[in-house]
Amino acid sequence: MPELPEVEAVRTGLEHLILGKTIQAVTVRWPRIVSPQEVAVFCDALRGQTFRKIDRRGKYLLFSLDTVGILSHLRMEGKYTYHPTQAEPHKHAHVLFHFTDGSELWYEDVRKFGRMNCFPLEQLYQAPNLAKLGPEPLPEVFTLAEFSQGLQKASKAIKPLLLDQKLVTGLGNIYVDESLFAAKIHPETAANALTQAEVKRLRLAIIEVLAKAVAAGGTTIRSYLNALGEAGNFQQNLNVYGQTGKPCPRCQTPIVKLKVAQRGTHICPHCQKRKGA
DNA sequence: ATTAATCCCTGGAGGC
DNA sequence: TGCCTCCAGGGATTAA
Repeated sequence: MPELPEVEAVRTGLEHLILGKTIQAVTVRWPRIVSPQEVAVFCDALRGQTFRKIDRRGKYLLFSLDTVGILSHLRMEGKYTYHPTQAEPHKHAHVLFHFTDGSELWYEDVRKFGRMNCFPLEQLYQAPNLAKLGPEPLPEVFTLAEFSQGLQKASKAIKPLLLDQKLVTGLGNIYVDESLFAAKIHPETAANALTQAEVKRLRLAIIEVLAKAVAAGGTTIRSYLNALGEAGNFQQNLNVYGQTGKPCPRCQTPIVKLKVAQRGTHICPHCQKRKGA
């Protein structure tokens, strides 16, 4: 599942492939991908536009063209594939960008969870979905003071709180589990029950885990295998995610899988003790 | 107001 | 082999 590091890998991969390319036509084969926009509106807005810049905010991709912008979220299994010449679209290719030089960019998504919308260029960075996001997981903007304050105000479990992108953006199920393991915090701990020392550890863990994953080009598992940016090899550094039954790298206790807020969750039961027990 | 549950989707895995 | 059920899960939406 693309989280911040994977989206960043896709961004850099796309930069090399489509910057400077001009859209001749767009085909939308599954209308819900561009909802709530009308397919015709989406396609008409993009015709004749050239890709000029690709940014990332959290797990969103922001494409700047001449006068319009595209905001794209890959959700679970979305990916972009590049085709040097025209080809018969694959079963799960839902949006096709046909370029004037004959090449194509496809948006593929087996589960059809991803979304893509276009905006007037000057509104792209002010899109409503982006306004809800917390800071990027970087030390300069993801400050201890604000993080600590946000945690104090919430009584819900730390894991789902980190997944909702408001206190910090970019974490998904993999990196949340890895960060909580690194900080030795049980995922069901109430956010406002964390000690100041734990909050400090957690912030640094999030920053470090995501930075390392970005440097590794992301994690390559399951459906992400053939996505753009597939060179990722952070899976070699996973300590708990998908490691059920394997020994904890710190204490050798077998990693356990549980369910927290409807999400599969991996912990070391020795390193990540539940509070108040 | 915050928090929890539901929904969207498909393919792969496991049971029998 | 084939059919059934369950599972994976980000984030918008709805309910409590």
